[in-house]
Amino acid sequence: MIKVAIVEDNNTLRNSLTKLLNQTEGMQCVASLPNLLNVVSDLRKSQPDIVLMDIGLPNISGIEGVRTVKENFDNIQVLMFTVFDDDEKIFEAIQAGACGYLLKKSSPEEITDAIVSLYQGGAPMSASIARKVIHSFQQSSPSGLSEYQLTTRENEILYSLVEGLSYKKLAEKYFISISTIRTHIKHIYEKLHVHSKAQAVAKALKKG
Amino acid sequence: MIKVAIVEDNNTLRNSLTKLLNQTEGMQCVASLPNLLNVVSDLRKSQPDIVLMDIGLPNISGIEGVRTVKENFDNIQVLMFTVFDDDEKIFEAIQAGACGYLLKKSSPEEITDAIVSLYQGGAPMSASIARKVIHSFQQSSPSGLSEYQLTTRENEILYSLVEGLSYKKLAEKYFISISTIRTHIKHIYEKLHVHSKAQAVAKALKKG
DNA sequence: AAGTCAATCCCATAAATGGGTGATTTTTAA
DNA sequence: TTAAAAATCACCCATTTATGGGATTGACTT
Repeated sequence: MIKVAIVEDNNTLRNSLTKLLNQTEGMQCVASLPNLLNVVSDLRKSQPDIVLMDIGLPNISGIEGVRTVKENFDNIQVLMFTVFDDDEKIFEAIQAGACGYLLKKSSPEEITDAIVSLYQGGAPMSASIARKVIHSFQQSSPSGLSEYQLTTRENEILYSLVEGLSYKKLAEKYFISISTIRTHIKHIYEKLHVHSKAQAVAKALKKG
Repeated sequence: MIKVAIVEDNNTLRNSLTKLLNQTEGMQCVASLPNLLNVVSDLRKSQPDIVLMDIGLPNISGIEGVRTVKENFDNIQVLMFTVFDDDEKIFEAIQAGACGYLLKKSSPEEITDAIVSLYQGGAPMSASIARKVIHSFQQSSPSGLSEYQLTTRENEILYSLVEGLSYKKLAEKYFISISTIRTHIKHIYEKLHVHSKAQAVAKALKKG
């Protein structure tokens, strides 16, 4: 039984959502709130698995709401509920801790599907949001490894060390002899000031 | 017209994919490669919009392939192509710059749909991968290493492995014999599904 | 033309590691 | 209170790694 809480200021919508959830098998609406005023104590009482949160709440926005929920409850997943496919807002909500979002124009089926998907570890969202998330996630630190001045070959090999390859596998991968692999790794160790594969891997991952 | 390049070692599959793409309206296969050997020059000639990349290529893996492509071509989007729904690998590929993935068992329609979706700015991927990306992006994945159920001792030792200590040093540090260290490490390997210190360190750092 | 550096290779040896099997004691959980 | 899990230790064997040395080729710089 998936326990869901709703935070939505529009009374009509909130009520029909509550009905929908309670009529759906395996689902139960354990709280139905018009705003975030007492959200922490309300959720503490009702102990939902999932909160369906309107993103455009008056006064305190749903994005703040996500933050509040996530700070106080580790195990509650938040699904944003919004009228517009507003990438910016949704993106912010996800940064704040939401795991997905749902358009208000969605059909009853889509709504319950999204809730189930979220409950099962998914992340219901549109393609464009997904791409946005992925991008901001990819553009990470400009390699702190470069300070060590590894050559191209050395960098390649260091990457592969992180993958856990042995000298033999490395040799096969790059079509060179184990001796050469050894030499390269010697140089890598010198440059990184380490003395084992494990240390090199650790340093490689901590930097770039 | 969406120009697609394919990198796939299985000849049969590669050929039928090529056919599929060429038979699909608005799509064209401009390169069909069995490996990554000359991928940079090949792609420079064919100038695809999208690369469909097998994740499990022999020798140089598709994950490296993504890195290579992304380093050399800003505007090419990479779609991973994989047999298994292997979260770890796919996640790595996305970190490396892929924008989505596709299962090999997908229907022709699903394949072309995913390509179109990618071309239009989407990010075709499964719910569980999406969630994983979101989590690592929220930088607060509470799960992390704990999913492996390491004991207190095993966790201590794993931390020290990351520091680069040898078995001998570990034994001295914890006032126990090297044999015991070995045993603990064996258990750690079993639980993490790895077979070397380097792999364990990599996994430890990638998770918690 | 001389020098540097990356990349390639080889030899040899000692230490460290990974895999397997088996055992005892203490702690924890059912 | 019994069973399971954790922590401890030992032995064997094959492979891998680390470390030391030395060497050649080609590309690029000066």
